[in-house]
Amino acid sequence: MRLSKYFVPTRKEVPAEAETPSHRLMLRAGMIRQHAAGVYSILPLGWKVITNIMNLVREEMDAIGCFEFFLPALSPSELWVKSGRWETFGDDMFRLRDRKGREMCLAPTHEEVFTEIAANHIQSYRDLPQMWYQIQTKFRDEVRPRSGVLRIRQFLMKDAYSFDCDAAGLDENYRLQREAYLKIFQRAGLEVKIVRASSGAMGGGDCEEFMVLSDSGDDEIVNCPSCGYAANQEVAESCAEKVSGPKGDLKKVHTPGKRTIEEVSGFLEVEPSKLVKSLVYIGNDSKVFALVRGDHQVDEGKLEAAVGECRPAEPHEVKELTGAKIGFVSPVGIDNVTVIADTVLEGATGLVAGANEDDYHFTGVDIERDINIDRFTSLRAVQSGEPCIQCQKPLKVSRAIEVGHIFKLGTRYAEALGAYFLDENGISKPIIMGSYGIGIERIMACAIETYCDDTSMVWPWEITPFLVEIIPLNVTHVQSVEIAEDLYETLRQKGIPVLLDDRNDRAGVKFKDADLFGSPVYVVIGERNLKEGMVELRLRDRNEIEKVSVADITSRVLNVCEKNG
RNA sequence: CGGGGUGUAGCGCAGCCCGGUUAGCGCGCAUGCUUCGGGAGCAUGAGGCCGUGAGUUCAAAUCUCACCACCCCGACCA
Repeated sequence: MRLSKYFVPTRKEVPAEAETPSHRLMLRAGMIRQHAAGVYSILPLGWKVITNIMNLVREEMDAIGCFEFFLPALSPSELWVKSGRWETFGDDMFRLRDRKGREMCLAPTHEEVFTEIAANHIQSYRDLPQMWYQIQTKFRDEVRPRSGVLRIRQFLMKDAYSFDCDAAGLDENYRLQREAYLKIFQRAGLEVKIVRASSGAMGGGDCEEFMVLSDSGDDEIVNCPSCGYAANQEVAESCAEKVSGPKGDLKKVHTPGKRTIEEVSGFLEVEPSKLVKSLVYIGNDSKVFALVRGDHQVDEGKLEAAVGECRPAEPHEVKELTGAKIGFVSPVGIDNVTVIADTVLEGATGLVAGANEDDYHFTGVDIERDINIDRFTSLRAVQSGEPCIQCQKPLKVSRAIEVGHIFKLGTRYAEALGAYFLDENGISKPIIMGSYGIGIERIMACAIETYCDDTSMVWPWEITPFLVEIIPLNVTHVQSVEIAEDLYETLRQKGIPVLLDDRNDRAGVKFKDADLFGSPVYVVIGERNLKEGMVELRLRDRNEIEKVSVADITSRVLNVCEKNG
């Protein structure tokens, strides 16, 4: 590609709002432009990266016998009503009506559509197993799109689905996908952690997420450097220490104006860990007290897993329920509520909790004696340093970006949409399914996040838009141009993606732009080195610069490309 | 939806508190000369319904109200 003819609108500055490194760099490098919240155009340079990622994904999917489809983004409501997700997707789904008033949506995912095809065409165990995939645009009306392309409302997803007769078949296809995912991410230059996760809106059984550690991520994962335990915070567990104060009688004490854990703890001279944090949530048909240790946080994902959908109560609702303001409440002496307590509180005594009267707390609270607990379960957000549930060594909590997610769906969609087959004995059974997703744009963003600094990036070899950038510093210098053109033509004929900066610009401009384009190899052709018959070869991913004679440069570059490509 | 913030030239921002000439600055763009190994210098020039709509006022980018959009922090997902 000749840069003088190409369309890459680079920028010196980007809006202050763009904070995430990948977002800033993609804007500066002229790879994306925004139209609305979470809606972006991908420009030619960015599209090359996306295309490379898609092809890489295709190769690995094809290699495990997964067949590529292309399904519609538009989808009739009936399908989703059958699966129950017309309801459960709620406001996350983009909905519309056609001219006849028929309800449709822009598909947020494609379980229903693929399952319908399976239902219509798979009849016998002889037709199974199958694995199908597509790369399609998905639409999700995210509550909060953010961080450039990391969380958007229209995005590309590779979604694959497996169809099997039995659990063993599902396990095998799940394993194949899992292995393929590891190859894909490795080839894309990403270091991923596989973590246990919750299946959320997809429904179904086991699932794992593929996470890239990054401060720009909006997931939290817990992992153990010693034994390899790894889980999303929403399902992570740890062995936090049980804490009890001295046993004693329940006593009401005056705590004027002391509402927060810190205030009460300071005022009564009791460590925060010996306080009970009581949070009130409103569920669909119940009021819920969630209890954790004073120095812990409730993880709402875990809470919802325990009690179903719920939201924090408004102050007036807390007042109606307990008679006290937030800060002075607890389930002590309160009936008709569900009380869920974190496991670490099991058997604890000598604690401090709200007295359900403004400006008063109880001391000497004995969890099991004084509170009618419905269930102990893991409710707390795991904190760095807590002992691992498997090996007791300290855990680490990190931010991460989810780039892939694989599920064992089971028979939920097959049953809802009538995807049954006849087994060897002529008995009708639902097809057992799995579902496997990869976020295409997220791979691009993660690669940048991994290999960038403030002003530049270096693409991993397999997804780079251009492998080699040739930079003749002065295009009015005849010899420079001749060498550059020569090398450019040779590389092009060898099929190497090469970018030639043939613009009549100053060296500084060319270098700055090149650093944004992110090619892992530069060939810099300048008069200074040419006087000695040399040009400069930069291997950016290795941070190496070498001088190579004009005579050798072509073979040297070909050699480098061969070794890495 | 809750909390915080922003909307002024293609891009990045100042001006707004405390209303008052022709609305500024930097980048970019156009033309010319000089420069030429890390976003050059000088000169000249083009480019604005000051987010939208109401209101207050002799007078509104500036004050008031409403709306819209976008960003950031919290609950969802690839």
